[in-house]
Amino acid sequence: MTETRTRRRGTELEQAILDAAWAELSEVGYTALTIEAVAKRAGTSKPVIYRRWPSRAALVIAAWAGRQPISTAIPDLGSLRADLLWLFTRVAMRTDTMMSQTIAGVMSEAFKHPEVQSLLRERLDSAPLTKSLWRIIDNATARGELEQIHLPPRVQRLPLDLIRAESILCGSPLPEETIIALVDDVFIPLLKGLALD
Amino acid sequence: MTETRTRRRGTELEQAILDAAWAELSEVGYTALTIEAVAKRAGTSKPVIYRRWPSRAALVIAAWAGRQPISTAIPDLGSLRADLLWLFTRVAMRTDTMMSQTIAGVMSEAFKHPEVQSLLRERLDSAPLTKSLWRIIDNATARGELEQIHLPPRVQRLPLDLIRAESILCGSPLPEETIIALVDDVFIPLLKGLALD
DNA sequence: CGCTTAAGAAACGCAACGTATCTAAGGAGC
DNA sequence: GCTCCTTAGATACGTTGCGTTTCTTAAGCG
Repeated sequence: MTETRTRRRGTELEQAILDAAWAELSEVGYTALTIEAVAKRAGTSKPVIYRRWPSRAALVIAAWAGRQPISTAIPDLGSLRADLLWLFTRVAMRTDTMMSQTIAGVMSEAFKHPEVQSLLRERLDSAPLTKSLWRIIDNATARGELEQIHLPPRVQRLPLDLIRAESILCGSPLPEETIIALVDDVFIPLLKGLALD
Repeated sequence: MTETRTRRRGTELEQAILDAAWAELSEVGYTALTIEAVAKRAGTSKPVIYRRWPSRAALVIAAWAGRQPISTAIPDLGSLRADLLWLFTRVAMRTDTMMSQTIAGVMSEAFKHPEVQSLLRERLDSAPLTKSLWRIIDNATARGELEQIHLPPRVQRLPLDLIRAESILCGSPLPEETIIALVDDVFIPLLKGLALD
């Protein structure tokens, strides 16, 4: 047992901590994640972490960043409904239990550490999804299923907002009926309504 | 200082604890609420509380129950849009910072104490709101603003879901523009879309 | 009046918090 | 290569709140 472990610095150390935080998050979830456990797993100590991030929430958000590769690839399944179901399902799968727990936990902590609120909002940004949504709607328009419509920002965010709310409140994974209801009872009627103007 | 304080039991004691919990919640918020503080405020002790509720979340939900008197009174402001804005605004006002914090906190804790999840869902039930919504839509239909439509459950819940998600994520009170966007960009188009069938 | 139940007080061990202190390692400059 | 300065990493600290245990004695019921 040689204690000759080289002492890390800067980016290397930071990345090791973020990796450890992510691993802890995946294994025990946000609620049970402790700074001490992250430090131990990263082979470092609490002060090193506290020097970099002011709170558990901030650390977790930092670890979260860049962990969810976003594919913008969108299929054309032949109908607006099928494409939307595909999109909603994909979003729902990404918002798994661990993520729901993290979001709820960070939201809750944001009242104590206001600085994380904007970080969280950034992390929940709907922009990547928006592109997919446009694509799906363009395809539907090309097919003649929809009139040309303009999507207000609020509507662009809606799929993410709906699924997130449902996942956090009711637990993941969402049953298929829920996703179907969101598409058939809410989103498609909304699109048809927007197409009227 | 006679120590002759009568020792309470049953319902009287229980109510005193719930009152204390509600007072603590209002004063320090969910995040900072501790069982010990509630016990102290209620003039009792921790075990007495733990004998009744298994967790902070369960206690808070119990204290919350019945605290929000629901008025079903609905104005007729002469237009669907005005009525909806009134409704959304009222809902948003009820979902103040303290409530958002509580909801987020309980959601977060629900991953540790699954039994509170159903309690929370119950507490967030949209039924009271639904009645108001029907009334508003009936009025709009009578005015000729809308076709007769059937509202799927998912749509009935939507106003509450949208406002809650926004309040928790972005903080209360919601700016007026947000409420206007929810009504003009989402809910009214959705109703028009539903009216097509 | 005597018995049962449970309120309330006190203390427990535990876990994690966030901080302070110290040492020695690693780069930077001369 | 030697010195200096930063800071990693170890350790220990006091604090807080948890959830539980133990004990007493008041309250209510017969």
